[in-house]
Parts: sequence; structure tokens; C-alpha cells
Amino acid sequence: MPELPEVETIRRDLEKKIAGQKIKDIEILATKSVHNKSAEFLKVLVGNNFSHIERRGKLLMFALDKTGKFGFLLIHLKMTGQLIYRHKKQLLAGGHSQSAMDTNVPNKFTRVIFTFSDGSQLFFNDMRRFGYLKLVSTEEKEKIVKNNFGIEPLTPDYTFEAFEKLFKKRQTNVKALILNQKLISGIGNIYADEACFDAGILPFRKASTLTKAELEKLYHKIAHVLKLAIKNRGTTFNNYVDSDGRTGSHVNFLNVYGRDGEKCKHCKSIILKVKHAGRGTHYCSKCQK
DNA sequence: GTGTTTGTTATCAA
DNA sequence: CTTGATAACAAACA
Repeated sequence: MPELPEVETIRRDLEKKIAGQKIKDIEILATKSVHNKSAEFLKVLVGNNFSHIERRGKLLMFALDKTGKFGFLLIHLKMTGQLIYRHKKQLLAGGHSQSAMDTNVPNKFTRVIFTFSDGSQLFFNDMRRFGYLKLVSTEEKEKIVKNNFGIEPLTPDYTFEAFEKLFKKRQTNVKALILNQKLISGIGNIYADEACFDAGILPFRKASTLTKAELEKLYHKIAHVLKLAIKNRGTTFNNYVDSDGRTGSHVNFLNVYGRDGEKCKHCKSIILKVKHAGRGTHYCSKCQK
């Protein structure tokens, strides 16, 4: 479940590896994963290269060096998408694999393979096929960013004033609000639960009932947990690995997510888990009010 | 066979 | 128009 910290980790690492590298070949193993016609996808990308990689929320945007009809390749990993990069030497050493947790590539969940002119390869794996690759024009990319993404945490746009405004008249609950990408981008189920715990706020609270002090705490804790998770190179709970196929270590720092039945690290109460708005929601009834 | 997992969109209601 | 709530999708695993 890659969220902002995981996607940002991939973005930073991958940009160093592939920026400016010429794409020599592309193999589409699952046409469903590519939201363009295969022939057009290949025609635009083979011989081209990515100049840099941008990110908005959980969406990666690979900037094309040669722009024509298309300026960007959008890649969304959704729940089980992976982007794994291998040098030629690593490829020769590796074998085939059939397991989702085994990051030998290619494996049965490999959907697209990019081959660069130095022989290195980038594998898009996606067990559940929710993720996608899509070529868009620069105008289309800007429109998508504008229409679908709210305040981006860890940027100057993330001000307390803008954050507070989101909560003022909203009747929805805190968790649904911070999960809404159109309001704040990049937070998923793990960091929503973690941020609520860190701020001492129950995720079920009505947004408009939060006091200024609570809002300030939540505002700071969201930024804090995202930054810390990036430092730890993401949370590997099920499927996430970085562009080297390595797991992130932030799972060891989680306070509530996946810890139902275990003791709260702060007060020793048992962490509870309920289904809320169709999502698993973890919390401590003593630490969160 | 059943329940569980979640990012996002579709759909419907108010 | 906006807001909110819920179902649906996909696929593997315990």
C-alpha cells in the first residue's frame, strides 16, 4: 500500500537511476495496466528518455525528454504496484520467482518491462492490477493535478491556515477527511490511523468539532509522521518494496496500524480495530479522544 | 467457500 | 453546484 512516503522514496531513488537514460525497448505483458494503445505507448517511449520524475500525492509523473503529443508518463501503484530497477549484472544473477513477496524479477506479477540502452531494466509489477501507466499531454497532466489533488504535505502549500479551513464546516469524520486526496494528498489508511493516534484524536470525530489546539496537533503530526516514514524508507506491511526491491523499516515505528490486540506503546491499553467507512481503523481508546 | 486487504472512482442521496 | 456515504473493483491469501 504505497502512500506518500513510499512513493516519494521510489521517486527519489528512481530519478537518480533512470534520468536521461535512453529507453531501448518496452515489453507490455498486461495491456490492462497500460492506459494507452500499446502501439502508441511503444512508439512514444522507445527512443525517448525521462528527464526527471515528479510526484503529487501518490501519483508519479515521469517527464518525457522528447515531448510531442505527450509530455508525461503517469504511474499509479494503487495497492500492490511496484517499480523495481535492476542493473544488467543483477539481472544475470537473479532467477525467476512466483511469489508476490519475492522481488526477483521478472515474476508472474510483472506487467511492463522497460529496457534501457545500458541493459538495465525497470519492472512494473502489480499483483492486483489496480495500478496503471498512462501517457498524457502536459496540459492534461496539469489538469489532473489541479482537479484531483488538494494540499500537498511537506511543501510550502501545507500551511496551518489552509489545513484549518478544510475542517471548519465539514460534517465528515476526521479520517475520511484526511484520506480525501482532493483535500489533502498522499495520506492512505496506514498514515491516517497513525496521524490520528499521534495527535490523540479519535478518527471518528466530526471534523468541525476539533478545537484549534487539536487541529494544530494533527497538522504537525501529519507532517511529522510522513517525514519520519520517508526517513525510514517507507512502511512494508504487505507488498511495498523500494526500487531496489528492499523493504522499508517504518513498520517498526507504527503505533496502531496492524497492532490490534497488542498493547498501546504509550498507555498499555489494547489497540482496537474496527471497520469504519469500509476501512480497517486502528486506535487506542485511552490515548485518543 | 469466506472474509480480508485498500486507492480510487462510480453512484446515489441530500 | 457541493458534500457525504457507500459499493464496487481487482486478486491473492489465511
